[in-house]
Amino acid sequence: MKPFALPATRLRRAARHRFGWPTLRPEQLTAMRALLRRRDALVVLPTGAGKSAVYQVPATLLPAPTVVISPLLALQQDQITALNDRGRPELRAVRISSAENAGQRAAALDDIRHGRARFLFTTPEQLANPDRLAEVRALRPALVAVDEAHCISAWGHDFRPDYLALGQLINQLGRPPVVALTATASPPVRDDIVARLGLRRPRIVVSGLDRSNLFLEVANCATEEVRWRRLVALLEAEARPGIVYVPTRRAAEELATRLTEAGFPAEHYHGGMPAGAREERHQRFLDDQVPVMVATSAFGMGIDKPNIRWVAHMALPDAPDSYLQEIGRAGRDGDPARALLLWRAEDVGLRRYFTGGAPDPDQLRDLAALLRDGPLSRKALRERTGLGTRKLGQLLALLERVGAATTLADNQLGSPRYAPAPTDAASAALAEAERQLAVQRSRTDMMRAFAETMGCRGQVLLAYFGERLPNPCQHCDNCHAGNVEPPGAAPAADEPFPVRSAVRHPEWGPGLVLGYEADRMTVLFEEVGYKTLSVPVVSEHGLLVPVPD
DNA sequence: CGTCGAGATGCTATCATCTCGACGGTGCTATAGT
Repeated sequence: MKPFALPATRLRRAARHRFGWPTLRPEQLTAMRALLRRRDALVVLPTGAGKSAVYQVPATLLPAPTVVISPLLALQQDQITALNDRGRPELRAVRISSAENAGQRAAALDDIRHGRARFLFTTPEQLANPDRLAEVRALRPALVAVDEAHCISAWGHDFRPDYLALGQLINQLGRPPVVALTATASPPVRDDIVARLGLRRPRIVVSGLDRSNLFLEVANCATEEVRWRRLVALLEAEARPGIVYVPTRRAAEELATRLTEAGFPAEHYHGGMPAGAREERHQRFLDDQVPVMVATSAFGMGIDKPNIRWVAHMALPDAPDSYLQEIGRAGRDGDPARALLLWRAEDVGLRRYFTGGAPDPDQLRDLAALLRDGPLSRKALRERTGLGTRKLGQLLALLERVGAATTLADNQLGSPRYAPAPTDAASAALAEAERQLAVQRSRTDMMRAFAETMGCRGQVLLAYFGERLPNPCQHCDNCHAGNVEPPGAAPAADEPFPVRSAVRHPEWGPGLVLGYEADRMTVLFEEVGYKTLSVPVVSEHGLLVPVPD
């Protein structure tokens, strides 16, 4: 290696010689250069756009190993295999997880220590174990990559609580540069990732989200029968393979059977299947052996398949975040693909259920009081309170947020020195929970607004992600039906506040302008979540005032 | 919040309607027992 070569040149050379990638895209290069300069980065690129390369190429130019934190063991396995199949020792990857026994874990660490491997894959849960953390820290990693970083926001609060502590854990690793990678992240999710990981002035790289080969369609179905008939019509018109997303495991099994009996061979996939069967079915789908996969949201991460021709939704998704991620799996090859949403107003009920309700203030107060009495493990807290793992995690996350709980050495939980009194902590935590619920419900409201809009769906969807599409997308049902004024026909809409500027509403408080679509504007309010407002009404009544930075 | 199925009800039907309760997504991990 020539010592004085420019970073970009060194990166391109490494990509070419070590990975066989002839070129790097500008977004990849921007993020990679930041990492080489020991700067943090947040990278939002669609799957298939070379997200992994962003940490893999710089890793080969750094003097110490790279730790990759990734949420799913199956996903890790795919990436490890891909690296090891290159047959180059400097690209070798090993793993520490529940799938390895003590001997294998020791061998993995040994391989890294002696330069026989460069990448160490692991999970947040592993790092939460103090012994594991110490072992990884001793490797003195030069880079930490957090893959599928939106999980911090989506799963941290209750489902996988160790995600919430990931920032702390990385600090204890010696805090090398950190790169967070994800395929979709709305502005508040980006902020959450940056805050939770404690990224320092991160280089933020976001690629365009508009996918012109993806045709967006929505049908409001009066009955289940109509929904079924619309799906059959899609299957009769389109090629394979395709994915049908359903809201429940039972629906996945029943619909796959019904489709097969109707002459459309289909298989199901959900999180309740045995691990072996899941893996096998996933692989068969990638190998073009499954023409139609009927699945819950469990089927998703790690599907990097170019030729998916359509994605259908048999219920309203919980949020545009999940929706964009799920439809984004279609048409990666750039050929035309369809995204068809078949929804009913009744679907919202299930979403409400999954979102859950406000926690019990008494439980919050008792837990806060218990934490003041001394450090306890999660297990001890469960025994003392009688709360389930899930509920306890949720309450702890809330108390932590309001400064009434903290993680101490050895993964013990206690309260910070100046913690509020238990009653005050409970009411503050309750207010925080209600704010989170309002935001989550408003995400579902935005999903519904997307389904109900008569305007350009591409613009509505992208406005949610804070991205401006100056002209109608021309690849949605409303644009094609002529509902939307073609570009240039309508005068530019009045936009009284710049996109991404801060505003204040007399009732809803501070918010962030996300975008405009025809005469509507989308604003994300900290306390009440997403709202769509009429621009003429806002202007006429002075509803919003700008907030200086 | 809505759906689905079981069982009760009404009243004398081998059925229609009601009420009630259960159920509903995403995955790591450690550990007990084969």
